[in-house]
Amino acid sequence: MSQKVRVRFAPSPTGGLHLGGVRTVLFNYLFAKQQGGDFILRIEDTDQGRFVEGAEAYILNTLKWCGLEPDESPVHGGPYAPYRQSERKEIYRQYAEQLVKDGFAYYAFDTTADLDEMRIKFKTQENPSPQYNHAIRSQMRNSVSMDSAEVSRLLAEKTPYVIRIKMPLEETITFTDMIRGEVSFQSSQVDDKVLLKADGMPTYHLAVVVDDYLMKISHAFRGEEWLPSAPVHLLLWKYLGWESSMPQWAHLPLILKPDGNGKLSKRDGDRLGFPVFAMDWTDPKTNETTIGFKERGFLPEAFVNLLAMLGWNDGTDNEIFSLPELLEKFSIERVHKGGAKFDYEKAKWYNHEWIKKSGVGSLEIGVKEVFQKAGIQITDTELLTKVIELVKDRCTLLPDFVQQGSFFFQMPESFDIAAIRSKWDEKKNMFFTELVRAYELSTVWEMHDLEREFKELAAANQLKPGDLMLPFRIMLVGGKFGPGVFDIAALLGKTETVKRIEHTLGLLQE
RNA sequence: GGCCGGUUCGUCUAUCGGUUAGGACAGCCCCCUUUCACGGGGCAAAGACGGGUUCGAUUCCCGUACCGGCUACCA
Repeated sequence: MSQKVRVRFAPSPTGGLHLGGVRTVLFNYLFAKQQGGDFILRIEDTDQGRFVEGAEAYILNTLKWCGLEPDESPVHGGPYAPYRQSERKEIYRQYAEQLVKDGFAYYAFDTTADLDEMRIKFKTQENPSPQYNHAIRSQMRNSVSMDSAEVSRLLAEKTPYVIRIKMPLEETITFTDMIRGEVSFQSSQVDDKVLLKADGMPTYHLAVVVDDYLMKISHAFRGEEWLPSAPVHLLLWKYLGWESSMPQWAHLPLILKPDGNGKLSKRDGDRLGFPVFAMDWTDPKTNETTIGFKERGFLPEAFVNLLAMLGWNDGTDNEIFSLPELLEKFSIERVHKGGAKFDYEKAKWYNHEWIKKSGVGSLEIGVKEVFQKAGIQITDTELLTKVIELVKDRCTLLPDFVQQGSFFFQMPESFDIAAIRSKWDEKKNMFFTELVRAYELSTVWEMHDLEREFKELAAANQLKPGDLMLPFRIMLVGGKFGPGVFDIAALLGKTETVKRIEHTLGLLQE
């Protein structure tokens, strides 16, 4: 029986697509593609019954940026459409009803107030959060505790109800997780989870099982936080009579807060000053925008790389992997069991490595964008190419290119005159005046010649080149940064170099 | 509280019972560079604890501790 590998990711857009989500997609994708299978994107596009505007496009855009395009999705379509949960609503009810009919689930008419009351009533020191389970269901208003006439009457009166799974009393539920090995649960410890809500929408528990079955999913990867509800899903596969086609499970380790403990959340990013979303995410409810890795100036290659290393490695010292390399090297067996704390410094290191590694061509678009955002229009593409080549090794994030290279495209907005004024004297003034004259006479405008002329002239004036470098740098770029001074002068060209020396000489006269 | 999962330098991790426990990030020092970086070299830094099994345990088993997840008509 060789069934085609089909893995799926079914994000909820409630909180944007964060690191953990994209990593799940990445591992799904790698596994599927390695097996020659398909990666399916299904979208839980509802937030407690409400459609989340823009969420779908956002998720698709993110995956596109990362290079992880699905084979089937709400926009790509596919043989098992629709791929949007809100459009599949009608499908779920029949299965929930079937479960009731077969005695594996029941109607529950309890109101929110009833549930609150129950939780207060049964709350004890030893049991701070009582569950709606085998012990309690007989005391609640449901089709197990009430006689059938009463149930029929309530149903006929259109009393709101939910459908809950009826967990068996004493049963050991065991399954093999691809990452963790054998995991087992006692059914008595699991509560009667709601499968179908009063508004007719399924909960994740029902939807994921029904959809995975209908879409012929062969492998299901999700975060470790789902492990406790695995027994519910396992039982559902069994009760629905689909046990033989149940997917293989893999529960991925969590991505944790860098400081303290706990799952990484959006709040941590805000608090510690780093992104947790792949791309800018605007919360539709609060209209607040949270910055993404893309907008912070990360390369998608670096982002994918760092995500892959958060929970996996190939057993060697290699830490830099491109998507094609990951496709070749990735193995689910080497995915870690334990959660990993996210380290933003290390994340930036990956980006730096990728900027250094990337060719000028692949950097060009991103760099241009970053300049544009800073209000600098690039018209001279040839110059841009040279600038990127010259400064890329010193850029960690894309916006660093602005700091490192904006002065090639426009006159610096300010000159740090204060840094040189205290040591400025007539001799230096003379030197630079002569330098202008010498440079104007230059026939070749090349880095080494410029440096040689500069040093010869310094010697002639009995000045140490070291004392002249900083002033020269500030004249050209405005401050104490940028590549080698003569590299800058060479690239700037004769006219501009001379112009800037004369301009600052003027400023120093004031 | 219960259930489930996890535990190697500060952080991410390597190790398929025998290693001076390796690498990377961060930190510190030196070199290179007459800026800042890049680069090169170096230092410091780890097997939670207690029992087994074994000639030998970081590695296998049990217990404890600690951390995390779940415990919603959220996913």
